[in-house]
Amino acid sequence: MLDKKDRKLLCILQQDCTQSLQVLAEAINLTSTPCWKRLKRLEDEGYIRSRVALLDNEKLGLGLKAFVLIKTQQHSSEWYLTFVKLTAQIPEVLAFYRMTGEYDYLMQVEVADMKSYDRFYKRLVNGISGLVDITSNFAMEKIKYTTALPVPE
Amino acid sequence: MLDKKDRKLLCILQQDCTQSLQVLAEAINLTSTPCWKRLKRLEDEGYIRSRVALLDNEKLGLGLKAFVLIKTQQHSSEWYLTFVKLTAQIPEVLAFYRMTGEYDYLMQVEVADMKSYDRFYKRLVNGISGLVDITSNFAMEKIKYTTALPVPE
DNA sequence: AGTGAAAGAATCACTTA
DNA sequence: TAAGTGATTCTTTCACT
Repeated sequence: MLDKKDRKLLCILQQDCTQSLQVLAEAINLTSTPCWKRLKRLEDEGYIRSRVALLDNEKLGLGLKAFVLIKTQQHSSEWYLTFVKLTAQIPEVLAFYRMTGEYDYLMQVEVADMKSYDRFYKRLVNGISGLVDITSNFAMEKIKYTTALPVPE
Repeated sequence: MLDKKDRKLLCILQQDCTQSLQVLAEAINLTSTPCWKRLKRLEDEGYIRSRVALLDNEKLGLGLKAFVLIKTQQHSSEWYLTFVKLTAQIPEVLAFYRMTGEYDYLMQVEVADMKSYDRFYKRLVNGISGLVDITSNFAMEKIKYTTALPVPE
């Protein structure tokens, strides 16, 4: 289980994982060695999955974020695996969930512009059969975005 | 602009930013100093926004992901600012977009379970007036999730 | 873009509470 | 069982080529 220092450490690392052990250790009132041991433990136990660089989408020319809602009539596991494999290969697909509610799937897609979205769309519909209804909604404004999960008490 | 080595570097760092300069440098056929200079440049120019730890939601007891679709009748900038401020303070809200389409806003929420979601929901509706229609859709299965943006050619 | 040196950080065996 | 000290090794950073 996690104690207060572990949770604080996780909160800090979710915001910025570049800080040195000394700085991290100070933040939780420890010296670097016990802090390092905690960090290793949090990694080994799987609390920390990875440390990654977050890039700027505008800088990369990715100005359009789409949420794609999908209905299907295909429900065989074979069809499903083909669908999963296809989307795993499309780098524009950042996230993909099977959903409750009216639509079966929700896909998050990041592209440069409408023209690129259209290319993605064609790749999707040509890549797999059985997609009955595809509704695309676009983000006009990003109000909040974080990868930091709420760390429970 | 970005050359091939820059793009490769960004791709690698989006997957794992813990590797040493030596390892990174080898991957793009350079020695550590020129690789380090590229990295600094990519940071200074804003391509790299941050480096963060990604945590495991299951490990943290966060088993429920919701996509909340919201319609409103309020469109004054004052109301909008209150709404933005409220959601910024709610750690369960990971992402929040103003949208095209039928609904005005889309919110991504991460909580432990339905009980927690209900608490979040009440906090939301009690925190702000003017939300006409709130539709909650839940992820049953995570098929794909990455923070790695597609790095253009 | 590369070399080599200096400064800084991570890692570990060992000690202490 | 958890924290701290100090030594060693590895990394980053920088002046210079």
